Amino acid sequence: MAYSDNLNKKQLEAVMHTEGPLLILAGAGSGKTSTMTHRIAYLIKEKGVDPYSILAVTFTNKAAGEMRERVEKLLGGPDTLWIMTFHAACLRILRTEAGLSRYTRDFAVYDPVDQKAVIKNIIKEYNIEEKNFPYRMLISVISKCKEAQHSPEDYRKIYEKNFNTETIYRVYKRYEEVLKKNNAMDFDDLLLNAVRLFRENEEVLSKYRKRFRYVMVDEYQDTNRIQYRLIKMLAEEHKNLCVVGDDDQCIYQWRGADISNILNFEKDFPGTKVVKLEQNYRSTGNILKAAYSVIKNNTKRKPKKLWTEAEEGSKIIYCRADDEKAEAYYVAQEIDRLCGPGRSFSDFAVLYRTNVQSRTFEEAFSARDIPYRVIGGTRYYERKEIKDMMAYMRLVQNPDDDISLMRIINEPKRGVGQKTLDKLKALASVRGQSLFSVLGDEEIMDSLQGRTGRELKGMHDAVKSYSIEKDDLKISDIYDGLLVGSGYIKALETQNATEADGRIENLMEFKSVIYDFEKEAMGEEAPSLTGFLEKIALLSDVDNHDPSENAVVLMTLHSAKGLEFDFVFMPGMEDGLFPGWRKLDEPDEMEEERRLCYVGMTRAKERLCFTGAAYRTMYGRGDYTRESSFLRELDPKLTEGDAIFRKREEVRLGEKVDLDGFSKEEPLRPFEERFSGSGNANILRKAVSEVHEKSEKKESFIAGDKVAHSKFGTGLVVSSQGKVITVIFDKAGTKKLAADIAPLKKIKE
DNA sequence: CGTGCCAGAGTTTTT
DNA sequence: CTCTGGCACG
Repeated sequence: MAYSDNLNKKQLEAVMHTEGPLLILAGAGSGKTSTMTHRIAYLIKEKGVDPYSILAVTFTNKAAGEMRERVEKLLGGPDTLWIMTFHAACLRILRTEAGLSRYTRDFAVYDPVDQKAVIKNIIKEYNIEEKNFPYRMLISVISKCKEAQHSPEDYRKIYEKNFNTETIYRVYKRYEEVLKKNNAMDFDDLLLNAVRLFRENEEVLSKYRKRFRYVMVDEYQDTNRIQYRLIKMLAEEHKNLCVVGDDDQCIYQWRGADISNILNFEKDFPGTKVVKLEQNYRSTGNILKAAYSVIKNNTKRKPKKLWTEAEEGSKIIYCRADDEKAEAYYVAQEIDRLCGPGRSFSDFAVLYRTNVQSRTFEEAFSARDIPYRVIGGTRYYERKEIKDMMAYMRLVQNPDDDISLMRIINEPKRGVGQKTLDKLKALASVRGQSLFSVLGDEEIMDSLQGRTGRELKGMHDAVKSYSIEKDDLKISDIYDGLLVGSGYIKALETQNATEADGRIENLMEFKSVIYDFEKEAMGEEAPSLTGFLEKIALLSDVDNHDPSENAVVLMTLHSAKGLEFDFVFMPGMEDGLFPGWRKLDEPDEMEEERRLCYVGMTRAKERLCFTGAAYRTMYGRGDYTRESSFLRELDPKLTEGDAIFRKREEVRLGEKVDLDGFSKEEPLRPFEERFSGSGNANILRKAVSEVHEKSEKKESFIAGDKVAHSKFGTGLVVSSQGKVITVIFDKAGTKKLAADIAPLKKIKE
């Protein structure tokens, strides 16, 4: 049979075991994805299982995308089976079954930034001392509660002896109210409400149980309690549950991942078949042995050991540099040296413990003209301008979303401060209506200061029109219209600062994200605003990583899970940094750090290089450091001797650039020039003027005009009453449109 | 209401 | 060091 060609015996065993619970303990680089995709293909092609009854859940969009791609390759075409993240799957179920919940079908998804806004508002509302109750703590408590399925009342009951319980209870309770009122769910709610839905509706649960007769879970070691519940509910009846994971790679315990899910799987599901995949196809022998010499120090792990047919390969390199600058410089130099013919910069990765470490590497790489890409840190979709425009779009989607409105009510500046906001809030609360509806009240707006009232009215009208027309407009047209109608782009253009230029650039880049979405979604149903917003909400930065880009990848060890690189550098190998100082005397936490180290090491295919700084400046303070405990656990036979303790002078040997020359400031040049270097200027300027153009054509239409609509094609105007015109389209039928915002052009003959 | 200055804090973060 | 939030001033 064809499947055996590419699979080893163990993998095949896993593929062919289709009925009953199956636990695949898949070590790093053991062909886990291959096994899963072949298993799906086997179910469909050999066992005649309907793709409709298979559910495969992953943690990242990237993993889901990869799996889908490979399954489609095996099946020879796209299919409709569910391969998606936990959150996306829950979202889809919740939207489908929206009738049964307290949310309407187009509920919004709040990301951590929105969560923060909600919490901050509550803190203000209740006059809570933020010193005693930092918003981070509140968010994390609420999240933990949701994972444990504890309602605010449950929480109060469980922790009633703690002196701060009452306050947290009130915040949690209010938080839930606010979200519900704004028809929004946070990430945890997606899972929680799906479980709730199943628990409260026997028929719905039974429907999905019958449907998903085969359930597969990737990265099972990182599932939390609620995810476990969900999976268990779905698989309880038919028990065709296949989970894949590696307890050695559980690195999200701090975020609620429950390692006992994988450790107790066999107990949870009696009759489980266990398959261990221990042959590694990624790394050299030395890298594997080194990784093992570290991970074996963990006490709470299932015994297993990776092996490979590959050769020993080069030894693990270790370089302890004088300071962090020298460290980064050493790495840059090594990359330059190793990146010869037939190599791409994308074969190299720098995997650090904390995001702050990226800076020194960025400087060193710039100085040497090494192209690089930083993944993570402040994420693209969390940038202020993107979030602002997202808030506008969410408002179009749901004008009663107070949180989104509060975000942009004074963005761009409209002269709305705390006072005005309080006033509007009070009015909204008296009327029992949303903030947005207050903005629609002529009288109230007129009572405000001239500019403020006028501008708020303008913003309100723009959002309102788009909200009414949203189903008949392309997302990109809504976006362009909002950029202009809100005054956002204008405000940035008049600012004329470097920072504003960068923002404009990001906003234009975001447009291409919208275009991509429209193109992608074309094939399926019409690309809806709801669909777009939810896709962005569930997207992360790692998804943005393009492996074909010729650039060194810089990211945290956490983000690197699931990826692989020919050459891996792990800097900052010092006690206090990695492992972090809080972990050093907590055995459990040390084990998680050790797993993180293991994950990093096993990303490397050919060469692995640790570095550290003998003296590190962090947060403006310098200190001498001690080598990481993990380095001491490394089998010394596997490390290369002569590279240890390289001094700054040695690093400098034969180099033209001096170490202090890293941060040569680029002189500021005017906007156009700065972008012409990379060829962006014209594209950017064109994009911005396009945005304006679209909204400037305030043509008037009369009956008899031939028109072209960007979504409905050509048509004939049959009536025109004020703003509203009626058009009969050749293909799309009769539509009523708002003349001032509909993407209409008159066709002259 | 907006800006500018100072104090304080600063792992990791699949969704 | 570098970002954020609170507060005082114009």
